[in-house]
Amino acid sequence: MIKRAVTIKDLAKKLGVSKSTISRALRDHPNVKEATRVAVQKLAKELNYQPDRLALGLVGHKTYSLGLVVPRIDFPYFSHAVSGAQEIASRAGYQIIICQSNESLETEKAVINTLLANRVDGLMISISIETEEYDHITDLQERGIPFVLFDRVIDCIKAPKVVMDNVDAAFRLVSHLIEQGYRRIAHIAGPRGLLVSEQRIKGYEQALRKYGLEYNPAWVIHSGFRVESGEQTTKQLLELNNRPDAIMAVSDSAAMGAVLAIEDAGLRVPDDIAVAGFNNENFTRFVKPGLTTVSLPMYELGQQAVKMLLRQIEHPDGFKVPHPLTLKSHLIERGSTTRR
Amino acid sequence: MIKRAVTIKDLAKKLGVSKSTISRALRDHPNVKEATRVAVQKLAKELNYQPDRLALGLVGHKTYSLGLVVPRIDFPYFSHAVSGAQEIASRAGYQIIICQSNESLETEKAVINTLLANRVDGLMISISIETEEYDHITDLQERGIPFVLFDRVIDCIKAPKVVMDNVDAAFRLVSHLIEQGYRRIAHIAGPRGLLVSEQRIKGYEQALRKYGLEYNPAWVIHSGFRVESGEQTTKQLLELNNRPDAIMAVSDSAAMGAVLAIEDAGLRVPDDIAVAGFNNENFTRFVKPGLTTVSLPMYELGQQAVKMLLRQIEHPDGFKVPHPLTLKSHLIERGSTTRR
DNA sequence: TTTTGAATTGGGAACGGTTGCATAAAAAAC
DNA sequence: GTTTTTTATGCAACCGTTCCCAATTCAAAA
Repeated sequence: MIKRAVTIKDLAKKLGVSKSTISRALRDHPNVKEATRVAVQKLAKELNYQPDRLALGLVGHKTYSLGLVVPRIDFPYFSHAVSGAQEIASRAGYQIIICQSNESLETEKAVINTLLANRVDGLMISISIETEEYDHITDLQERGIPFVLFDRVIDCIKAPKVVMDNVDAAFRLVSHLIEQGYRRIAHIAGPRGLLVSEQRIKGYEQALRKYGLEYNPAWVIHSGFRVESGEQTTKQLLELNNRPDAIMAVSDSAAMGAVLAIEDAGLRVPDDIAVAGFNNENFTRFVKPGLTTVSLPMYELGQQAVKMLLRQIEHPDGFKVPHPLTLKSHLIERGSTTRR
Repeated sequence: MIKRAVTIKDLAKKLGVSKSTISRALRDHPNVKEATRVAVQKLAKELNYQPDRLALGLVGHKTYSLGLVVPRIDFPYFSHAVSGAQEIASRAGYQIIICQSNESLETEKAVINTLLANRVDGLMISISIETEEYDHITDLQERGIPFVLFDRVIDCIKAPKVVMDNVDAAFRLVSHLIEQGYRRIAHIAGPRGLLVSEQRIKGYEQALRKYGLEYNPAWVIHSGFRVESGEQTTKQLLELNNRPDAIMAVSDSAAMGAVLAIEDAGLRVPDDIAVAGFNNENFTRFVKPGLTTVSLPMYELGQQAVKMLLRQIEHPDGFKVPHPLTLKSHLIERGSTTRR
């Protein structure tokens, strides 16, 4: 059925030499006669010979492929990282096998196993929300498998990591709100247990402390990244006797949910309540008022993760776990937090 | 360095039997003693044995991996398709290797070659904008390699395809505009040469014809999918003496660009000019007025593409190229096209 | 006991490459 | 014209599997 791809054997038969000679001629080994080499390479080109990467991997113990695990690729947040990773990888002659954990620990473990069975040269992992025990990750360390954690990382294990400056980003965002005159600042936080959530809460606290404002636990509510989460949580906040006058949401979508809930309650953004989010999603510049947000360089994060992984793969001897690489985010001030 | 993964040989040595026996025991071949089978499977589980997929692929001529080529994965449009494809594939025991052509024909050819060198069992391809000659695709056919074209397909070659009902979607969208009382309808079309662009223009024409409106070539301008494209093209349209009173853009982003340009010119949507787009991107429901759009089931499109490919791979005998599968889109009417 | 057949198991080729080592051929040195 | 060296090639093993075929075991039948 399938016209079998041309192999080294076919070339050998056609030229009447052994497959070793072909192999050597193709890789420019010094011990082949000029004439032979030229003939082989010409024929190879003619027949469109491509070495079989399976065979190559089997014998060479290297597949030039990297495994990438993200919760979902259809979150723009991650798809940018994936895209950045791909760029660097393919430029370095590696390809990437992308898997989704679907935010499930079970699936995360499964896809990591599949990737290893495919003999990837290394792994890049952004853990799922469910991932609260890390045996499958520490396993990798014990087995000496090169890997990098990125964005959604695990705080308590020492491993190569590339992350966002979440603490700092939240700190700057809250500082901005305070400087705009807002004092009763609430936070729609991310899911409980996720490091990102904790870090943004930490930055939020630090900013309050710096400006001498008190931390009100009732104003920090763990929720989710989605519009609905933001909408619902905001409704709760609006019912407090001591209503906040600003909301920092863990994502732009949640922030958008907050805006919808606020307007639904007959209040106005930013006059009654300011709103800000994270990610600089495309809609933030289209809505009115424009949504203040933090731009996170996810594309670059993907790129850096691959670079860190390749360093590990290509110089395994003497590789030392580097300090986590923290990428700087960028505050984008828009109308939703600007007192008129 | 890397603690070598446990192989069938290791199991054989440990149990004092031959590797053939191990292999058979693991795949529940009838010709193994119950006791042996149990012992082997127990040990395999203990040592966390995973068959090496490279070796499997090499001998079995089947890798259970599919190649997927899209212009970009960080376009939400495609990332949903990719996600849908992944779901079905992994449910069927296949994995997907995703590559981006970056809208370059050169790269498209290159990644297809890489995927073949990796011995994928089949390919799913959404062609790049640049792809105007199809030798690399017809090659696949000649070599008997299973593949499916999806979304961005090639009209003139007979191959398995999964597509959107672009003609019909545009037809319904324009009909809707006409029914809302708009008569001078312009179209910010997609890049020239792309089938999607042609199809949407066709649907646009059909709707005009049905309602007895004349087709004005000056109102159909080839442009791009991005906000800037829409913005710039709209500026051109606004300068015409015979200004349109409605704009159908090829994408929501371009539509958003149109809205920005219109408002920038001191005009109002939808009173002066109506605007509609395609894709049902998240911001369309957040902006004011809400943007009328067409929801395209890209997730399902990815799913169907895999299903069609797997049918081909798993029953190669007697496989006949099916009619292109056309998925139904769904019109979402919002404020941007509703005369008040 | 033998014979016989079925149930198990082992050996080895194959998949498509790479590579060390032996060998043949050609060139250089004597 | 030998011997030695260099250069070019082939052979065979290996990577981790599967699978065909031959060999062994074992119990039941003769």
